[in-house]
Amino acid sequence: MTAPVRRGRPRSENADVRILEAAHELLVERGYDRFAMDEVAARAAVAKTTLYRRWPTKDHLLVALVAKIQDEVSVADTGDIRRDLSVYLTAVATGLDRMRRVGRDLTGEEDRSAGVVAELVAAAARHPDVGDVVRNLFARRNALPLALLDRARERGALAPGTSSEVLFDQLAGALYYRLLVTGAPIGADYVEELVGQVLAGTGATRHPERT
Amino acid sequence: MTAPVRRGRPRSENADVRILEAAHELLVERGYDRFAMDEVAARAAVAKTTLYRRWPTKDHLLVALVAKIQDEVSVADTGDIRRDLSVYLTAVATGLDRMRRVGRDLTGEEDRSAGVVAELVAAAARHPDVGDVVRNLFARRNALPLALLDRARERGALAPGTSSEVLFDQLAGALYYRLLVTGAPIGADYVEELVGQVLAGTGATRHPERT
Amino acid sequence: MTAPVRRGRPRSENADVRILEAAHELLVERGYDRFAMDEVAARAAVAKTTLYRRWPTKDHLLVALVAKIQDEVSVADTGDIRRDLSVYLTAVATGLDRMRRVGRDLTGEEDRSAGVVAELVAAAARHPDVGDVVRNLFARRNALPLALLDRARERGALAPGTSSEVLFDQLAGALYYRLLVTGAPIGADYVEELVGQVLAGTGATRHPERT
Amino acid sequence: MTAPVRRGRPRSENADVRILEAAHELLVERGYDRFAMDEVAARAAVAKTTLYRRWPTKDHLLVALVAKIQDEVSVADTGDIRRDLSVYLTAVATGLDRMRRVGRDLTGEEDRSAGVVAELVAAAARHPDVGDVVRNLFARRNALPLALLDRARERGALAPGTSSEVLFDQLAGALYYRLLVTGAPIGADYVEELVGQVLAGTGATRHPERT
DNA sequence: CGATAAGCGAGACGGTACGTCTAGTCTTCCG
DNA sequence: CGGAAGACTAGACGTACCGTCTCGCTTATCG
Repeated sequence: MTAPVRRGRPRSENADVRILEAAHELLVERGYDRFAMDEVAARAAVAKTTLYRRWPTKDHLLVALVAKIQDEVSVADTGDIRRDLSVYLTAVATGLDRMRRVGRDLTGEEDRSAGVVAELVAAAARHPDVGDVVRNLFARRNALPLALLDRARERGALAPGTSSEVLFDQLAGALYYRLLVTGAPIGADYVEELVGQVLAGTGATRHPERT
Repeated sequence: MTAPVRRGRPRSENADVRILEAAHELLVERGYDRFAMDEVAARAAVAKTTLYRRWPTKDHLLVALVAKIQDEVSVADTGDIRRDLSVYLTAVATGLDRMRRVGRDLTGEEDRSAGVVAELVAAAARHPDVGDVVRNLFARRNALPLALLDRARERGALAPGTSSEVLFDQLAGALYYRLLVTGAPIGADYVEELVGQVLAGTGATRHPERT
Repeated sequence: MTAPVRRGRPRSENADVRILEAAHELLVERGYDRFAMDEVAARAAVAKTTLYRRWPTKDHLLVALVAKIQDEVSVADTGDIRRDLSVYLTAVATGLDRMRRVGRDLTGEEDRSAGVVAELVAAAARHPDVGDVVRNLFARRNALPLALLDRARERGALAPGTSSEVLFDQLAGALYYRLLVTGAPIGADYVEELVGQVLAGTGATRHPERT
Repeated sequence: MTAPVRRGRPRSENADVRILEAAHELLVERGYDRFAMDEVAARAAVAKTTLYRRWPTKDHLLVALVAKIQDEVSVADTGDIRRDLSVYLTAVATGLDRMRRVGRDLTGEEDRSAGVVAELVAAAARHPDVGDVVRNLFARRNALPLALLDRARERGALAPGTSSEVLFDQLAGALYYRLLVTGAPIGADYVEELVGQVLAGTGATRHPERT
């Protein structure tokens, strides 16, 4: 296995940085649809060629950008599965809400639309490879909470037959469903109620077990 | 309360029909993104103004179209809440999958993307008023299954503290989450498992109560 | 030959007036090209049908309008052909300049373009019948100055072989040429010089003959 | 004085040629008003953007086109000013008549309208910058005959006080006036009479001076 | 050290849809 | 039948963006 010999002028890392910064700025300012590649190039002081050498499509660039800027949601395992899930989901909900606001000036709650998240979902639907990226992204992102659920089941905090995947779908799905489809609000109390109801039948005690 | 006096030439219902038919046809043939207003007009033998008088935007037209063509999913109330939900959700999943395939030639399972559904969600995110339409649509659509859950709780098949809304979010959310985000398959067995796990903690007996 | 029997509701003369007023207003405000029939109808509180029942075309309406609003240029016959022509042509030039300014906000002399006159000429070129109207209009309008020239020739103030038509073409033509084509200014001094030079070879004395 | 550094992809000269050819063809076929930018693009196998990058408006394109295709009218200086002018003006009249016929199928003399020329004049009236182009065009075009007149005056064939500009206005003006306004015919005899009458008072002898 | 390869900035290009505008016609109901 | 209202057909317009291409130039590594 030989080292991949690089010839010619190497790609400017500086360009990458400037592009992503410009793109980020522009996405925040304008939102997904009024985001224009021409303007990213102009702002980053970069040729469009340079953009397209890196990302074959506006959708690709934006997915990459979002993948980069979305914060790692940390998962704490305190042994209290109910609390851990609440904390985790609240963090996710907060992140989604921040995404939702990107590119629009929302003062009140008047606009309940899903914003960038919805556009990314559509982008994933348009290009199979973007879809792959998104799915990978979520697979990685969800690995931690899934492991958390697995450990809870192992120590008996969840009923043995419970599927972590399905359980997680119930939780995350509810959030995304509200965000993308019904537009219903996702407050702290909703998360609480959701977690409570989901855990109700899984053998989780109302008060945390001690390890 | 005076009758709303209509003046001028009334809108041609014929045009509405022809437009929606043409749009439907075109959506199925091409999918959301390669769907062109010009061609709808041409196929419907209608001027573009007539289109835009009715729907201010391609997105508006398409949402209206989908709202119209999506079939009523019927809800049966047999008294067996588990089975009723399974049947209902399976029907929903089938409908979603049909939507997903619209406008693309999917032979195998190679493409796991969400298709039209994702685009509609994005359209709803782009225009506040389209968002309203979509949310109304789902509110109406979900009224029946929510009532089903309410009745189940009343007759003791669900724990008294259970929220129908939250429960429904868990169920529908899981489906949409898989469709739009993770791309995981949504088969009959998945629905079965999902319903089982959701109902597990709600006091639903494994075998149906008789009324 | 029976009288033409009129049946049904007679045409509203009121409408004619209101339409022409609205059209005039709009023409002055906007100029020929941004003049829209819809808006005339709206301002005149008249149906478009009513407009088109009277004038088959925007061009027809506007030509009729201009024919109506353009002031009669009076022709005085003092016996001093040179002065009479100067006075007449100055009046024409003033009228043309007012037309030129219609529909634009000209503060300085920056814009030398021909405005409405040019558009009317184009309108006449587009529809044969509009052309006829325009030509008739000018035939009537030019009858008086032509008669003036005829009388001058008869009394010996112009050389016998001089053609009034050609002479008039030289005079009026110069004005329109400057207005429509070269954009050169048409001041009082220009008119003076023009008349002087045109009359130079026709036997007109520099000082007026007495009758 | 540094060389003007050219950056980016140069404009395709080929495109220019193809566009102008297509436009010419289309203008001849259809005339000014049924001339469509979309079709020019299609025929030239060029994107509409390419059109609009060069000419911001249909009017701009057409004026440029006409400026290009209108043939240089040559000016001979034989020493016989009367004949030289007749020849020149006859050529101009012929050119105008050809323009007048562009885009319409004129068999007889039924249609006396000015056609393309009128439309160009109107275009010049609509956009100040188009007006500039047209005026420049005529300034250049008229330089030669004006010089001819100047030389004639210098050698005494015209009275010393005669203004070449005014004289030329009389001649050219008469032609354009007939073409654009009165629609009167412009035959060889008319030109002859016009030139004769214009030169009558300027000291031009009926038979040419020898140099 | 020169050849070769690739990256880069600039900006034109093909393609394509969008939504707008205006003209002139048609349809309805009311006087 | 005239009129008001307003929908309708027709079709061009100019704009916006995407993603590609073509220049001339720069920056690397290879031979």
